[in-house]
Amino acid sequence: MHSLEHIAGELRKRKQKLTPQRRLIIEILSSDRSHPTADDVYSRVVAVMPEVSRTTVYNTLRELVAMGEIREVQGLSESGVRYDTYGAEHQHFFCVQCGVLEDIPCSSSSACCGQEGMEGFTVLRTETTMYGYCPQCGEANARER
Amino acid sequence: MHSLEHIAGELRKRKQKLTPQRRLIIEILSSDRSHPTADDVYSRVVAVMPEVSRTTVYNTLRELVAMGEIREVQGLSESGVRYDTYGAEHQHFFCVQCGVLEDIPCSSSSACCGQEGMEGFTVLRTETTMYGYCPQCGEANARER
DNA sequence: ATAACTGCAAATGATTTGCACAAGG
DNA sequence: CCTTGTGCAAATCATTTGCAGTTAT
Repeated sequence: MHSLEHIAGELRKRKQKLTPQRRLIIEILSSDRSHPTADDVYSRVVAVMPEVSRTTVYNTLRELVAMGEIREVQGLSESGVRYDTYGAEHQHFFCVQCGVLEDIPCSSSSACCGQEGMEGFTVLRTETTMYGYCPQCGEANARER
Repeated sequence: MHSLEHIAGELRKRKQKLTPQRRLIIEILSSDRSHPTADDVYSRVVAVMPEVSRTTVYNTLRELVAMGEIREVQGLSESGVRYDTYGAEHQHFFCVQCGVLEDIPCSSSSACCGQEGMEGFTVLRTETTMYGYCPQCGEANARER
């Protein structure tokens, strides 16, 4: 996602306000690459501004998605949607053991972006998620045996 | 997914029963490549056996997922998880206009399965979904302009 | 000033669960 | 028989919504 200043400008263009709540949520998100759930964000927000409501967190997340600043990642957590704050095009690696979700830059993997054989279809974007064991869990499993 | 006979055998192994409800749900699913939601399946079931409950449909879908006969596809429908009945390894194409979800055999596209640059990770499987316009919607859009 | 925002409480909606009765093997 | 399955109603839980009071611009 972009810097707070950039997002502040975007909000202004849209006649939306930069409230203290929104500023805090944006600040928290921009230093969070862990793909938090709405409730994870809420917890971090409340630790600083205890009176903020879940509604405001949900509202702000929804707006940031609409602005294209963050993306939803579905189907990886029992406890709701996770949010992706990484700007560049990338894929995901999800560890089925510890639940960590890693951003994999396209250049790091060949699983990206090809679309031969798709005649007739207009492909706007491709999302790829790889499932398996992250290095830490893989090593831990090897040690156990 | 496998044939009714095969699944019946698997159920037997697991000491599970082949009830009329399950038989009907399996029959409906095996001829459905539309990636229906639980409620879509329920509607089709009720049209034949009006007394079947949603609970039974949900239970059976969950069991079939556990058996590896069908797969959940998340994040494509506002109205819940969709179910994938296609056995072979494949990718998905989702039409952002009409909501159709097409199975794309791996051999039809190069967006599949590569995993160079993933040293340290153990990749068990890769899921790729392409988003865009299906041929029908693409043509309809072209005609409008 | 005033349109946008916040926070509360209630609503929503997909899915799950508890439980008494039914039925497949 | 007796274990597993069914169907109902109630519970769950993430997310949304209605609304009255608040605030950024």
